[in-house]
Amino acid sequence: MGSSCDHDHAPGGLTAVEIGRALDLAERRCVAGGERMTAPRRRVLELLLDAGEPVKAYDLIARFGTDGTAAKPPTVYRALEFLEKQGMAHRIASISAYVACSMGDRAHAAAFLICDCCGATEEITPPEGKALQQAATASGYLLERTTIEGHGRCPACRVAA
Amino acid sequence: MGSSCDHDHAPGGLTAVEIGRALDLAERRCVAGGERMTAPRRRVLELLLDAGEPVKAYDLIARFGTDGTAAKPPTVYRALEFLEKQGMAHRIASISAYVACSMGDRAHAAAFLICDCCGATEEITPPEGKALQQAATASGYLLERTTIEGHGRCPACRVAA
DNA sequence: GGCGTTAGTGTTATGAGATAACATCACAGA
DNA sequence: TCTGTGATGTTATCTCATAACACTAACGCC
Repeated sequence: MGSSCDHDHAPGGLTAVEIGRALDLAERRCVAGGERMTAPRRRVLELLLDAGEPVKAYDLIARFGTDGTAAKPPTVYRALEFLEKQGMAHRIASISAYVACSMGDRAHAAAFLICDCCGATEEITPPEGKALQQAATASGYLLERTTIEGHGRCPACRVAA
Repeated sequence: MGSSCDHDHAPGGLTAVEIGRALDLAERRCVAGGERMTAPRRRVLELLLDAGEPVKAYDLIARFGTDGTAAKPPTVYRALEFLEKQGMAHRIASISAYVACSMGDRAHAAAFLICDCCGATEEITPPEGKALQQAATASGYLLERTTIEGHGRCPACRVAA
């Protein structure tokens, strides 16, 4: 995702060293959990980490090959599904995009603040783990997963726009 | 949307009389706000009210014509956009579906409990109007709209499954 | 080591969701 | 009546996601 506004933004991604470390950590977590960090999974996670912001699935597909060739859609969607299940990536439903998890722990509920101006996101701990759960209980629902996304303007874009 | 499980569910929609009343009320609200409740807008709202549960856009497109003919996609998407702006319908991002608003008031933030078993939804007042707003403020974000959706099982499906 | 089982990948094709662009129409106000 | 604005009709296209099936790699077991 990129900017849709006219002012400058800081680049989002991690350094190559940080990405390498994150990939190694992810791999160790997979092994520890009896899962396999295969080449396509690793590659998709690498692309997400490198972007440092939400990325559209078809952008991942286009960037997949290190030689500039694209992947086939199922390759990337399957990797995303796996990464989501491991809690290493998240889908942001309101913009149909995917982002690397910025929290350390395993599969967990996530929530996001999304800047509609520059596309930056911030992953936060779901502030209503409690409130939404209470509302569900009050209505008799058994809650299994949540989608919590706040749209607006990030600090930089509030000032710049 | 329909059931994806194997037990029975109660039908969701309103009676014809209730739908008529809701449409008239919507029309009056439009006029009062200087907006026009045109035929396609009214028809889409009618379909949403009749369904009483989230409906996919292409289901609305298919059901649009009273004689069984389909609409063109932009016809329905434009009507949905209008209804959303008026607060008369909502998009549920996590399932790409649309639902008639069950609250009386004008444009407002909404949140949903969604049953993954039978497709039923319950619109609730966003329980984190506060919590999410606080998290946004803490991160320096200016919040403009929210997507809050809880998935799980409704009371009926908890028992039945 | 050989063998079967299972998870993962590659590939083709297609289904599902949404919008751009432009022509035409309807209505309110000057 | 003229004119501008908002709404609709229509065509085409774009984006997002998955079904189905063949093939391959890894793991456990004897």
